[in-house]
Amino acid sequence: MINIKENEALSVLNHSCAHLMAQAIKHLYPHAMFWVGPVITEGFYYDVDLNDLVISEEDLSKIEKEMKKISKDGKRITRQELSKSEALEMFKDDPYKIDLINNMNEDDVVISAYRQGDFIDLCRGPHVDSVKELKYFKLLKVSGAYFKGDSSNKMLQRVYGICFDSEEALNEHLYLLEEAKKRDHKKLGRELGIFMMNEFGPGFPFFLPNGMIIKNELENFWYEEHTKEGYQFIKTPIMLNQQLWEVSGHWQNYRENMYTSEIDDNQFAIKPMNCPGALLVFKNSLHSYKELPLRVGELGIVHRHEASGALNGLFRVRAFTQDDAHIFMREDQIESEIIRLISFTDRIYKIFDLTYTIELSTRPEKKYIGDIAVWNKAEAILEKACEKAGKACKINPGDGAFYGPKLDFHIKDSLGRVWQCGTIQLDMNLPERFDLNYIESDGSKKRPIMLHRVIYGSEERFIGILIEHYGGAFPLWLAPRQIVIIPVNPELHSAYANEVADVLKAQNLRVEVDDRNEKLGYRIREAQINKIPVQLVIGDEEVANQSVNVRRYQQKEQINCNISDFVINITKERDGKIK
RNA sequence: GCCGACUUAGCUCAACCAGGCAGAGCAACUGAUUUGUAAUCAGUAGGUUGUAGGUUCGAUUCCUAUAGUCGGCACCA
Repeated sequence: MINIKENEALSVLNHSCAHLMAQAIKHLYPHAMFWVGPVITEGFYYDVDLNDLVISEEDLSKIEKEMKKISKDGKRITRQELSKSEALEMFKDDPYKIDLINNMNEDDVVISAYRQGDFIDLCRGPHVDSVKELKYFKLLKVSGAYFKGDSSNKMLQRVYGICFDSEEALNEHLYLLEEAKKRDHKKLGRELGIFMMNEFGPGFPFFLPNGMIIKNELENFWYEEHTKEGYQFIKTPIMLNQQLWEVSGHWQNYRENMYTSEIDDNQFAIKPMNCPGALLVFKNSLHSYKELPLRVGELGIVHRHEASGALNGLFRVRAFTQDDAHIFMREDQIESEIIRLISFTDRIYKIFDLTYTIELSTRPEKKYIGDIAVWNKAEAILEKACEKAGKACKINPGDGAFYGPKLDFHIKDSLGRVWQCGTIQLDMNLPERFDLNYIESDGSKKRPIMLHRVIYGSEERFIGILIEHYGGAFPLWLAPRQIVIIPVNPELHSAYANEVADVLKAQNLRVEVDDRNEKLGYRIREAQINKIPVQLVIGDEEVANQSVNVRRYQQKEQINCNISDFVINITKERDGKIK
């Protein structure tokens, strides 16, 4: 899908279209006042204050109509330069514009505004020459948006739209939006029996048998790969005493989002993170400098009371499994460990054919703990590690956690949305709070460096992303239903079909025989709808030759294959995790 | 949490605007058909219209509340 923001010509077009929309809204709602109307990846929006009046989706066509009318009228868009006092005078009745003008950079002695017919708005520009050029647009949705993005402020109405330079491009975009809807993991999750939601547990997904196969495959793969990387594994309790959360600081910071329960007069909390458990495990025994780095993994289920409006299928849930690990190490091991982690993460994402970008989030301006010198050093190490691992990394200033800087891995899903999955976080807080020590070579006690990291992030969300990424057509190793055998005539060919099934089941392949009394075409269609990657058709010819006729999902041609060759190829595909 | 929309059979949707017997396709089930690469035919069953109130002779339809879902906003240790 096209990124409007990255295309200069389309950016200008969309920005001008935002003004055109504002003009149309002003015509229809004369009391409307406007905040800002920027270009975004998928078009533009404008924040409007209509004072209790509501624009609903149904009104969008009305606004579009007015926009077309203005566009046809073909007024020129002209730039006008104003001094601050002129600007304040011109917009004296509009508190939003006054706010904008007063907050403008001191250097901006000249304030520019753009006029088109009866509409004028403050704007840096540039714009297209005439509203005539704005022809191929579509208003997409309306929503509320807080003034200045602050939830304590008034809520304005945000109207979204998109504009192109040709009708074909617009139609193409709208078509892609429709196509993307078909991949929605909520839709496919239901159709393919992967997961369900129920109103008795909002935000708490139920995994269905097919979903459990995917989840288990992901976990098995995770354990295998982490074992190769020298990880050990633990499982810590779901629920722990409140005092522990006070030590970790979660009670003070996230109490509102934690689920609690009283047990024998003591307050307990369900874990929102796995780290305190891992720290208790570390403290359970003495550690020598020789054991470090100690890599401790845990597929841990955490619960967080997310705001009701934030819930979204598997993408945002209230209970999820983190593929967590905590690494305890000496200071001299940080860089090599992080380089190792970056390439490890890269290796995992490559298996899924997922593209990603890395961001380095640095020390927050105010809310941080520890020494600035230590922060600077830690940030430099992370950046250098990225460089040495050969990965570009974008700096995200001030976006680090209060306890340390982090590297975030951002994965792009099929709708172009970006999800932070992997993260590598240095923690300068918890080792101190929990008084962690290891014994140095000279016998002295030393504080280890601690690192949190995840690769999938949340298994639930990762599965959601994979469903959309593959459009439900999983590679063989992940496919809940791998092979269906279809005897042409169930009465004549079922015996041989079952024989073949037994051979494949012996290889731990997930096989089923569809011997229902339905036409072959019907059963093929069912297999296709269920996105079963391998369909084996068996009839007289196959029985005679002791072969199978292999039909693949999304591949019309079939090939004939003897059974032993088929077994070799198919297990190779599965075990190689070939796409 | 905030703004808006939505909620009818397992699924996708109709009837709602303007109150008057809740309907279709797919799926399910039964029977016939014995099948060569995306839908064989016929029949049967399936509903307290999310929930709780209200208005009305009468509510799927109008009103109120509430829950859930979706699209955004805010949040995301």
